[in-house]
Amino acid sequence: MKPRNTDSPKYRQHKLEAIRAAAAVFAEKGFHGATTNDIANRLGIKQGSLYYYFDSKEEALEDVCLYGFEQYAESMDEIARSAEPFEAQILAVVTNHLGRYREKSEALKVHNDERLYLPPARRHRLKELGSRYREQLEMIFENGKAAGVVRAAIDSHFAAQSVIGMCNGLGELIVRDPDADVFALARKCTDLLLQGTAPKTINKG
Amino acid sequence: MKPRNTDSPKYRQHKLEAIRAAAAVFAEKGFHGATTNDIANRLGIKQGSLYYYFDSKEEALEDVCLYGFEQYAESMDEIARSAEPFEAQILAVVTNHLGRYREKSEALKVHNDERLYLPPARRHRLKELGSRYREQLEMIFENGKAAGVVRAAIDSHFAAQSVIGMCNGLGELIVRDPDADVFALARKCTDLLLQGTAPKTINKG
DNA sequence: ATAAAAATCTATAGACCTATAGAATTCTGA
DNA sequence: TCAGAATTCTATAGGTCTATAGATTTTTAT
Repeated sequence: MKPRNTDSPKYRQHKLEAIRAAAAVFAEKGFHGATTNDIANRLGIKQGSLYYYFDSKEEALEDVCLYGFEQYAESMDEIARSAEPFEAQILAVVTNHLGRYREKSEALKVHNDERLYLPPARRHRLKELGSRYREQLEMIFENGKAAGVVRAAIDSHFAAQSVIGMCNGLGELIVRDPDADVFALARKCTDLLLQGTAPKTINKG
Repeated sequence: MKPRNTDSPKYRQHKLEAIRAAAAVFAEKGFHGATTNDIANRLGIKQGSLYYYFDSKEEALEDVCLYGFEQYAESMDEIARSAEPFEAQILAVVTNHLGRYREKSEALKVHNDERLYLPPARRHRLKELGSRYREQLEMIFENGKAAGVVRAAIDSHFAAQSVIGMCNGLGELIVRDPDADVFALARKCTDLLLQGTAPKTINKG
């Protein structure tokens, strides 16, 4: 019935377009609010034809979430592996996080907001990716502590979660305002994280 | 057909229970994933009877969001009005924000994740509350700058959005782990915000 | 140019869901 | 205890949605 050659370049290309269409629709209407017809329309095909690319609506959501998060997680790999100093790594993480909100906000938004509607079996790989992301961020903080550029009192797990939340909060700001300067935001964000709001106590010697 | 005396204490009490049931169901399944039948079941009444309390499913969502956010916004009013020093105000804001995630996580989660599915007309009041919340937080930062306990380089608008995002990120952590110590988290969060991750530069005189 | 493969279409079964109408039941105060 | 008000129930109209089956068109390779 559906003798799809999922390895052919053409199929992969069309599937990618299908995933992007689904991302746009899910992002706008939410998983349950969107219909397979909405997705098909955006692709320019009929509702039934969509099932040539996805076995179910749920699978479409899974594909969108993975698409949204995978490249993202890979960037973190690179950053964590790099020999850059702590400050540069944090700036890179924040810039990467915020930048993605601009580039492919849809798939990432779907990942952030809708992935919980996937049944556990389908969420498995996503969880792995998410955990790895946070662990690598934690490791950056740990290395910073070892290098003496991060206070010993900082809880790395907590700090990593804070950074992720902060970036997601600023992501909303970016989505809301198309003119927002992502790099300026990333710099401010890094500054706030590293230096805090309080003025430096200067011991005039 | 529905001669509801919406002012009677009994009606108000039952309506509150209905809102809480709706909050629990929306939080678990999302607005579109939840059915009026789910909500009615949780209340122990039949699906059709639910319409004694809500004119529509959409109105139920609106009520849940308002319920989730209203008290919350009021606490911010109090904090912003108080004459506490900057540090105490931030700690109060964070504690309040995180604390609500524990107490009534459901309605607040629904507000955070589902309010965008409301049509603009129904979202109006929520937007007002949200703006006021952020503005008051901004004002706290502005006052901090005036008092010299916040660096002049800090952008208050940005900082307020960061705090909100950070708290929401930590909120997930609280929801995930029922044993998390909210007050400890709030303290760590405030410390990170005020002092940053970097060690104090100490000029040994 | 032609046959096989790939991609899309049409049509529909089979669920499921919201909202309403009117009947039935339970509560309340005199 | 009884009448009216309040609350819940039953039943269903009317709509929408997913997923499938098989026909049809388009593409590809020889």
